[in-house]
Amino acid sequence: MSAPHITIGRIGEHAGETITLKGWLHNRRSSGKIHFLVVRDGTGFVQVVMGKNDVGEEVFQRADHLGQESAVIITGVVRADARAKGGYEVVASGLEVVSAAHDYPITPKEHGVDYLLDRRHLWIRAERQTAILRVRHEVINAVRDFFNGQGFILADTPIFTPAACEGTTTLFPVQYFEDTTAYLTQSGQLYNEANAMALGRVYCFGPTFRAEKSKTRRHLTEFWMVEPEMAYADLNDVITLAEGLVTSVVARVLDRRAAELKVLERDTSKLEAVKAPFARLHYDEAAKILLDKGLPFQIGGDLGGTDETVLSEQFDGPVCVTHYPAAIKAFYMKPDPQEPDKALCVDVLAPEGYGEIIGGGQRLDDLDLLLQRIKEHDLPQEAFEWYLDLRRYGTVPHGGFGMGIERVVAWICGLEHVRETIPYPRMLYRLYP
RNA sequence: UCCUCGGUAGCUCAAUGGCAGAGCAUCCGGCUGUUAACCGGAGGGUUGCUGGUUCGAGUCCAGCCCGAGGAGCCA
Repeated sequence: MSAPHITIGRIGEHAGETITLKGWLHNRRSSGKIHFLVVRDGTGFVQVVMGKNDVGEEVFQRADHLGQESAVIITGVVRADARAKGGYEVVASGLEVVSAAHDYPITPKEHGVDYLLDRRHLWIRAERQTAILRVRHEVINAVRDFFNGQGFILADTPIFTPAACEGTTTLFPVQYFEDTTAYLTQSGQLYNEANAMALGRVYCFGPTFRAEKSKTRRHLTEFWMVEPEMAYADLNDVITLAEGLVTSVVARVLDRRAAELKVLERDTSKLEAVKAPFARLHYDEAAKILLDKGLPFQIGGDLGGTDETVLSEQFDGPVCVTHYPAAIKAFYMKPDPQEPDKALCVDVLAPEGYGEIIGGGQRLDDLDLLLQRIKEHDLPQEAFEWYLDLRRYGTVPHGGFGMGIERVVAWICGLEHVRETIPYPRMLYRLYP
């Protein structure tokens, strides 16, 4: 067992060599005097061929009774073989059983969603799940590299917050020592604005919490959001930044995670079509399209899930919907001077019916108007004094957006539900494992 | 919170109101190129819970519990 340890992900670099694999038994087939052991090690899956004559009676018998997910160390020769799934297989000469497993609950056949989610800590070992989680990793790194490359400073915002940032959405309260209630953040937005006034261009990237009783394929109660914010920026700058981010992330995953997308059977032609600039739709234009299609859309209202799907189907790539009615948007959105009943905001809708992945816009930078909005929204002014200071001391046009990582990953991977895009999804009725 | 669908073997699912079934998994046996391998055999059941109708309920009725999809809201 002195052969060098290699990972399955790089097995192609070792054709003809005697190597060691450290992993787990994923599946086993047998044909009397030859076993086919599918082994995984976290970097990939490979078939190990074990002939009775090559390893001897004792090892051969032991392999015949190994349960799924037994931890094994295999020694053997890497061989290119057209019959192997990844192009390579390992001809075994040795087997060490590190830990024998029995009755692994997730068998190679079908399982229901509830059953799998109850065993999420094991489900993540599946080939599909590891592919998704690698794509998530790539998306997150692509996001960070994009902002870092554009001169943005990572400035994290608090997760314990004293009050609602937007005042509308439901928050998770937590007891903060004896007599104070704190809330888990639902957005780093307001702090981001302060950070932008200090550092120019900033972003925060962390978990966010929403106590909405939403029960759909696009919702988690705990999800990760990246939020950039720029000083001296208008709506156009915000849209350009969003386009740059989305195209850069998609291109990066296509470039570096082709193998994972193949496992997921993703139609990559749809992703290759994602190029800037994106189509732009004024809210009024969007409303016209929906009404022309005969949808029961209320002018002045927000877009529903079906509305978003219909709109995104009109275009190949993502769509930017701008100028929503100010009345249905958050208090910090800046009204358009050209049409004061509309906000300088943008929602980016992903293609193929994946819906909103980005929401943002230009912020209200006028002190008096902001005070008025806080009153209109029935928010306690004293809680926002620090935020109002940003308008008292050197206020400038500024803006930014938030992008939900899980929705982006679900879209890029072509998934039915966001619950598979994070190792341990938190949902309305799921807090375990 | 509302609407729709569902809950039967470890898993995925069948079963006109009339003997509780199959495939996979497990165990035993067979097979030197299998790809969710295949072939033969065995074990495995409080049909989500409570009550009702009936000679007889997995099946019909009522209430409850749990889950899924969707709506609203949002990223």
